[in-house]
Amino acid sequence: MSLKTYSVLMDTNAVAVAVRGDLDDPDCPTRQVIDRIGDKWSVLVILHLARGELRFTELRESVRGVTPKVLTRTLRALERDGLVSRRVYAEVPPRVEYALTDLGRSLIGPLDVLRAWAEENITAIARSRERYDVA
Amino acid sequence: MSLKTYSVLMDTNAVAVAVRGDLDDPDCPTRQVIDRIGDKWSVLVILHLARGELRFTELRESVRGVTPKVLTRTLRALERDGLVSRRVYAEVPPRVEYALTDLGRSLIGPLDVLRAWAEENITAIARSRERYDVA
DNA sequence: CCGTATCCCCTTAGATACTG
DNA sequence: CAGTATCTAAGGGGATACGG
Repeated sequence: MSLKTYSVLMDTNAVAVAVRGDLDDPDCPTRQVIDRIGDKWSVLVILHLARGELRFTELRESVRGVTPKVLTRTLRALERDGLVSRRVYAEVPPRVEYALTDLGRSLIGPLDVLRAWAEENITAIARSRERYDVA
Repeated sequence: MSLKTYSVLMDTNAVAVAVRGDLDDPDCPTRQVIDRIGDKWSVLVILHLARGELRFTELRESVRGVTPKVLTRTLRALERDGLVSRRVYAEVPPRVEYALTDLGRSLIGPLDVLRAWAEENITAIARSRERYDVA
């Protein structure tokens, strides 16, 4: 098991300086990535595949609520970006295994940072929403 | 200047175990957060405000391409979630200052982790897309 | 200056049915 | 089993104009 550490400068100006400049470019990497994984199912699929290979139907059942059409589109997009691999076995009935690539696995860490932040702060957000909505 | 470190277990199983369980809940924190900052402008606004307070028109000009209606909606949503504060000064002409709250500032780190991943891997993604599209 | 009000488009996604 | 086809609905986002 490997432990990876993300070190982030929290100084506001430092972050700002690091971040500025290309942000207004529509092709800036951050915007592209947010655009891609910001949809409804991509992150969910990635985190489910973090457990290991899954077949189409297994994914459809474990990622609850997704329809086959949308799941297919999500998987194709992830495959196109090189985050997910798709292996078809010439059998009857057909078998298709989906798995994270190395690139896909490298996203788990950053997503987990976001997940940790979300879990730590979701109650604060919820309380803020209540306060806002009554007013 | 403070330095904050994010330590993430990269072992696939460990991450998976940590992540599973509530993911299928539509109200799971991670899904809620992705839903909120996954739109087109929120992350951009947050990172611009990381530099410091900005007025409405300043934001509109620095976040290029956003229309006033959409910017307003984005800011209202961020304010509702407690990530951004809105201060109105009773002056003529009116002055409204937007700034990150403590909660909002605490998001900069995680977003910066994502930004770093994006910049490190965007070329790999682009190459993957080309390979996929010719085939 | 700081927004609202309209109108329109387009994408995303859900429901349902069907096929190699 | 692993998808595709078709239809529809919802809303996010853009353009433009106007108001306190």
